[in-house]
Amino acid sequence: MNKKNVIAYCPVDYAFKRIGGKYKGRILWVLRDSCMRYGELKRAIIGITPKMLTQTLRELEADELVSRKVYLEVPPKVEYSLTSTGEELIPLIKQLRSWGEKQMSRN
Amino acid sequence: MNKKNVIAYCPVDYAFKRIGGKYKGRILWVLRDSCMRYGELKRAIIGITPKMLTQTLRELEADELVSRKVYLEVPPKVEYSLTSTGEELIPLIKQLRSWGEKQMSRN
DNA sequence: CCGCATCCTAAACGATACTG
DNA sequence: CAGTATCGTTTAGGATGCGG
Repeated sequence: MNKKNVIAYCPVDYAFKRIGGKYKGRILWVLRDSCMRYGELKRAIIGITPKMLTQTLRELEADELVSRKVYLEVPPKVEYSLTSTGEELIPLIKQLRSWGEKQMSRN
Repeated sequence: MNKKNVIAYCPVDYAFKRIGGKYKGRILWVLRDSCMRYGELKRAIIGITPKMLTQTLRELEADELVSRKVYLEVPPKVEYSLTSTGEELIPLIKQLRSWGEKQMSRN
């Protein structure tokens, strides 16, 4: 657990710190029903730079929402998947999506 | 609707843009079952400065999650309450809170 | 293939003082 | 009471190039 937790006195804030940020929601969502390799994620999350992808994945990993499995092969292979804690968020993200979709179509 | 919507191609991002930020979740939450005056909100959201409170309320208002009612009295009185769209978010925030609480007690 | 290092910009947030 | 105004700090995010 990182430093942010210490000051996250409020559960709402705590949750937002963990799944907020520009790409975390999208990454968790695309990982919802299968693991993915780094390159697959890079293609799936349109517009993300390698730096941000790595950085975001590291944060998700530190928060134990995503796990990282390295295969010692050449060429390298790394797979990312949701942890059980991460999976608990999927229904929640699903609802967020529904709400978002509904709002977006209000025009 | 503001400019952010245009680039929010993804519903997850769209939702996060609307309820993310340091205080939005907390403000929506404290407004869940009654309207509140500016000063009440200021006391309820510990640590917020008047600048951030006003700024955040204006954004929530622009996104039609909160409505602002001004009473033309002396001294001034302004009441904030959830709109129906804002109310739709409450069950979602409730779940976020539950998840957050559960995670926070994992230590 | 899967990153890391460096530098940089922009946006969010904060401190403080003041006002109709 | 319910805000504004100004300025400063901090952090998130982006561009680009290199490396095992």
